Amino acid sequence: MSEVAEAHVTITLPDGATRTYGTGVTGAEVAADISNSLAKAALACRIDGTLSDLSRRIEHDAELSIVTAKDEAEALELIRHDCAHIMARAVQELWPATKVTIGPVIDNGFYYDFDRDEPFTEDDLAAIEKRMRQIIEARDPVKTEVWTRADAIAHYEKTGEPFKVELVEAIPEGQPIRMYWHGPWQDLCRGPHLVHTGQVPADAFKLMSVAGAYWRGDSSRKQLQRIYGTAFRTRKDLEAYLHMLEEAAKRDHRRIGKQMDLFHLQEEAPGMIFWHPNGWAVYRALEDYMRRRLTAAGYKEIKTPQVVDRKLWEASGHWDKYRENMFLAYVEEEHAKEKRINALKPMNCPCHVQIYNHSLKSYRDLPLRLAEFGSCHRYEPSGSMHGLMRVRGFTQDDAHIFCTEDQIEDETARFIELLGSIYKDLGFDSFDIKFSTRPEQRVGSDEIWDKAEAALEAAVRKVTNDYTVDPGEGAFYGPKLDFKLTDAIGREWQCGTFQADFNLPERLDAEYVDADGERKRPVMMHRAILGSFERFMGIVIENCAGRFPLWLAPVQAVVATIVSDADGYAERVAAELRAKGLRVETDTRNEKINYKVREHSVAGVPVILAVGRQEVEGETVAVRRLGEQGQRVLPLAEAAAGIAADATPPDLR
RNA sequence: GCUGCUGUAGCUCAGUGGUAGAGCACUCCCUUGGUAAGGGAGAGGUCGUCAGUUCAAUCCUGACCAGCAGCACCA
Repeated sequence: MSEVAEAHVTITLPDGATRTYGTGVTGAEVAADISNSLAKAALACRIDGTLSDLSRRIEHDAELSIVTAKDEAEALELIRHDCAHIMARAVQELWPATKVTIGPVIDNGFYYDFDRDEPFTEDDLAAIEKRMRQIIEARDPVKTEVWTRADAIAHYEKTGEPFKVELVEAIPEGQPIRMYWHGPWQDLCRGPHLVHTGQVPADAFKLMSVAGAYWRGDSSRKQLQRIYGTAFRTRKDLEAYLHMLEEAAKRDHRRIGKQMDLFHLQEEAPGMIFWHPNGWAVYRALEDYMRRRLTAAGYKEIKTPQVVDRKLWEASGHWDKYRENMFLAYVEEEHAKEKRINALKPMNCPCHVQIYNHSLKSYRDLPLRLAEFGSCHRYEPSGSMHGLMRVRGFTQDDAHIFCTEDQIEDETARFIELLGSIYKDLGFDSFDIKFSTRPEQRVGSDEIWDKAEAALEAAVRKVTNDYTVDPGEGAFYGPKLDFKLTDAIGREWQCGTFQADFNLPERLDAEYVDADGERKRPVMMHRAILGSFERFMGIVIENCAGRFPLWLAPVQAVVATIVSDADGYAERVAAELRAKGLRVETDTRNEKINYKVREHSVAGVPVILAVGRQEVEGETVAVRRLGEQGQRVLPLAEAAAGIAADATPPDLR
């Protein structure tokens, strides 16, 4: 039996057909057996579901499918992976002293990290691309060999590739050590790879940028030079991708922030936002909206100090862990016996517990939902700042829900519902949920963790079964849910969070008197929906590309005069609209209406009201909506009512 | 924080070892024009900061600051 089975393997193809071959048959041979055209188109194969080289020998009965360029995901992965190797080969051929490390496929492309004394320049990238094209045109075969650990280490010691030696040493016992050959160039890699270099489309790859990256992602280790590139199946796909990048750059909130005069940053306050009237108008519209939603959802708004003595941060545990990232505030107190050290609050929770603790709480007070638009400061590393997205001074839509363990599930469900409704109002229709469970290092009994995790998960399940679980990724103080929304161009942003905390109530001694008269610890739920207002503003700006919905637009309408005789009337029109709560400007400049319409349209003003002699005489306005052709002449009162109705925030409609 | 790059008018950018230029914006004048740029004139800069080299530095060198890209970090 076993002797016969060793001689033959049964290959099951995707359509269910089976074929029998000699043991050790390769995917390439099977493809060739099926048809010449398939053999030519074949890039790789799947053996029992695992993506493999076509040259991999099949030793057992297996399901086999041949991967071609039609299999988009697999083809992209293979092309990019080989492209990374071809790039590394090109680099080593151009600069033989360069040491190679790793070169994986990532979202939208690939990279390869090199160790080279000289920095790579933009010109170098062009030279590397040229060399890569030559390698592709050579159609060099890709071969694979399995080496012993000792041979691999000896080889890399001989060729002076210390990073590769380290990689080989890190490969677990029992795993094959594969060497790939792209023509004469050889690299350690787990594969799989294409059949020959010519399968990478010579006109559909591009090297994008150079950047520093630490060896093995460890900032205490050597910094390498990383070259990023991307590759696609066709030139057209590459061009579409490059076009998408341009579109993303156009909606960069830093650029739009300047164009629309929303905010600025300057040297004297790195990471802190100077909000201009336009930007602040949007911010306030958003804040007002959030305030109404939170109030309606049973939250009580509070405000806590920004400068707080270090004693509180010591008690909360932040001083030990995050002191380096806190802004400290000293005061020149000549007569003080003891110098006080204060910190600008990096988060709101300890202050919220102070308010909770200020009076004795009963179980009847729970759940108590305390909300604050909490202005926080964190000394973020200098290289991490990014426009509005990562700042040192920010405002959270923060709240803490003090509740009993039994209330966790209900509070979670309420929160998810609120969050979904708010995201929808703000123009984000879908979001993903991630559930993070207990880590190794944690506080709280397993019993409480069981209960909290079950409550969070049950609440999520009420809303959707579509969530991912991240085992062990919870905070040390409790399990959490993270919420990621998707923007107009498909990018994901993690904004919302909902975290159970068993630790802080303990540390800061929060209690309530239960029905049985016993004093007990409440659970504290940290939660945010927008995260930080600053960052969320950035996301909103990029999501709408500066064309805000009417209710959020910084300037909702401009009254533009056609002749200067209408200046007085324009002021009356503006006053009428302002009386309805609208943000309105007048444009009485000595310019033609064409000029004014163009300028305000480009600036993204949603409504332009043109007034000339006819409008003055008829008490009308010519209403032009952004994105629409032409205009409608309406009586002033009717136009004002219509615009005001359309500008109503979504929760008040 | 690390590596690389960048810093010139309000904005976008050009430029030079002998103290600077364009377009847009701004101001004024002409024009009162009916829905995406009318014409003319003018004003505006300590060339990121501080040192150094040089007869002379916005330009070369160094340090620092800030920004950009990526990495690392993100309670």
